[in-house]
Amino acid sequence: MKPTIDILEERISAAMATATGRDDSAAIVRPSTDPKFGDYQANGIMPLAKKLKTNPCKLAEDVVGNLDLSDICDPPEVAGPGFINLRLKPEFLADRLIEINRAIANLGIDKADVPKTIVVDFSSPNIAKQMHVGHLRSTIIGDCVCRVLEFLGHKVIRQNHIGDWGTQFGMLICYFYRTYGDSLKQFGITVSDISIPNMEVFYREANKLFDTDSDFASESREYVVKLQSGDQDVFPIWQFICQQSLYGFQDLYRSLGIGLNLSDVRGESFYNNKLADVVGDLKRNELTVESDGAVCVFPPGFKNKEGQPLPFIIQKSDGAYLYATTDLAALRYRINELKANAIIYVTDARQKLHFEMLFAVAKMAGWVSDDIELSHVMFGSILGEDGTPLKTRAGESVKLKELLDEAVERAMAVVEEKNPELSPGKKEQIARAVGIGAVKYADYSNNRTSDYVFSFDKMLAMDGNTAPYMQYAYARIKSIER
RNA sequence: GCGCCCGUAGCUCAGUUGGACAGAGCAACGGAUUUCUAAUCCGUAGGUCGCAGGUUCGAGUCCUGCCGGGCGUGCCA
Repeated sequence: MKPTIDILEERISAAMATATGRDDSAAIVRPSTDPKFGDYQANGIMPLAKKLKTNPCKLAEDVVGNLDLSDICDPPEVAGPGFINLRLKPEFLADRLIEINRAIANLGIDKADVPKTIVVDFSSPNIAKQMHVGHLRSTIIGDCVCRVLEFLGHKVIRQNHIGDWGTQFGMLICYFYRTYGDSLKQFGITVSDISIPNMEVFYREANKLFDTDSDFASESREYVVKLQSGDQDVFPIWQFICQQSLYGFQDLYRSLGIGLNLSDVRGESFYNNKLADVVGDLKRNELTVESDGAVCVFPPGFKNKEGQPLPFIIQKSDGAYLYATTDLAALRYRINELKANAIIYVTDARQKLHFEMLFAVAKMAGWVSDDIELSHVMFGSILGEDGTPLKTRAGESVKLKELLDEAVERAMAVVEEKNPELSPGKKEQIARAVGIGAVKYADYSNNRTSDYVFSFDKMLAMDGNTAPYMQYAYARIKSIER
C-alpha cells in the first residue's frame, strides 16, 4: 500500500511541474506541524518560487488550480508565506483504515523492497565472568535493532561475539583440574556430569591462585600453550567452561526477553585459525608496515597525539594477535560466508575510533565492496548517581543479574503492599514484568548516544515517562474494557 | 594538542532528518475531585535552543570559530 504522503507528494509535484514547466519541482509534503493547518502540508512552493523569482503565494494559487485531489482531501488552502495545507476527507481516511488494518494483520506494512542479509553484532559478554551493566545496552539495543530489521523483511543474522579465547583460559583450566581432577579420575565420571555452580567464584578463585601461587601460574601458562595447540585432553575442558558460562547468559537473555540463543554464538575462538590469514593477506597486499616490532596498517586520515599516522595494530611485537585482528577476521567471514549486505556493530561509544579504523582497513584490503554497508551503532555509558560510570561501593562493575533482581524485588515490594491478596505466582509474574520492563524502557527512552544516570526510583516511578506508568495505564484500560 | 559525542524549561528528555508562535513528563504554584486495581483532573508560570558569526524566503536543525562537559588518541577489549 502506497503511503498517503507519497501519493500527495507525487500529485502535487506533478501539478507544480505543469504550472511551471520545470521537472525539478518537489512538493516536500510533511505531516502538519499543527492540526489547525490540516493533516498534511506541502512546503515545496517557497524554494521553487525563490528559484523562479516569483511571488510564492501566487505560485501556490497556480499550482492549486492545476491540482485535483478531490478523491483524497478538501480543496487545498494556500496559507502563510506559501504553504499548501491539506485536510483529508473522512471517506478517504475510512478506506485507508481498512487497508491499513489489513496490512498490519498481514504484517505487510512498509516491507523492504529488497530484503538484505544483515549481520548484527551485539551483547558479546566474556566467558567465565558474569554479564555486567556494561553489557545491558548492547544487548537490548541490539535486540531492538534486530527486531525492527526483521519486521521490515530483512534477513537478520545475530552474532554474539563472546570473549571465549585468551590467556585467562590457562588458569581456568588449571583451576578446573585442581577442583575436579580427582573426582574425574576416582569416580570415572565425565566432564558433562559436572556443573560449576558459580562461574564468577570459580573465576575469582582461579585468578587469586594465579597471583599468589607461582606453581599454579606456571602450570597455567602450560595449559594456554596446550589449548592453543589443540590438545585433546584440554580442549573438552575449555569447551565445558564455555558451556557453563553460556547457560548463565541464556538465563539472562530469557529474563530480558532477548532473542539470542546458543546458535548465535560465534566467539573469538571461532576466528582463531583465521587470524594468520588475515595478517598474511594484508602483508601480501603490501598494506602492512612493521613499526616497533608490531605489524601495523596505517589507514589514511588517522592521526595520533603527535600528528603522526595512527596504526591499526594487527600483530603485537611478541607475535600475538589482537582484537583488531579478530574483528577483521570476523568481518571477512560475515561478508564471504554469511553473505552479509550490511554489518551492524552495537557497542559503546568509546570504541568509535576502533570501528572507523576497522572499516577503513577492511576497505583498503578490498574485502568490502561498495554496496556493503558497515555501521557502528554506538551508545553512551550508564552512570551512577554521582555521575561516574556505575560501580558497586567496592568499585566493582555491577552484575547485570543483581541489577535485574533488585528491580524485580522493588517491583515486588509494591505488589505486596498494594495487592497482598494475589497468588504468589501472580505476584512474581507482575514483579518481573514491571521490574525488568522498567530497566529496559528506561534505557530505550533515553538518548542512545548520551550517557544516562541509572536510578531505580525514577524508572519504577508510577508517574512520568516510565514503563510502570504505561503498563498500569494499559492494565486499567483492559479493566475498563472487561 | 588533535579527533569524536553531547549541550533545548529548575530536573529528565522529544523536536519527523531546513518549515508556520520551540514541545512532553517530573518538580513548583493556583484551583477542582471523597475514589473506580497502584495512573487523579483543569489551569498558571517557567526558554537569548551553550556563545558569536555565516548560508537561506525561513535555522533548535546546515557551515565556521569559540566556551563547557564526557570519551578516545600505538602493541587492552
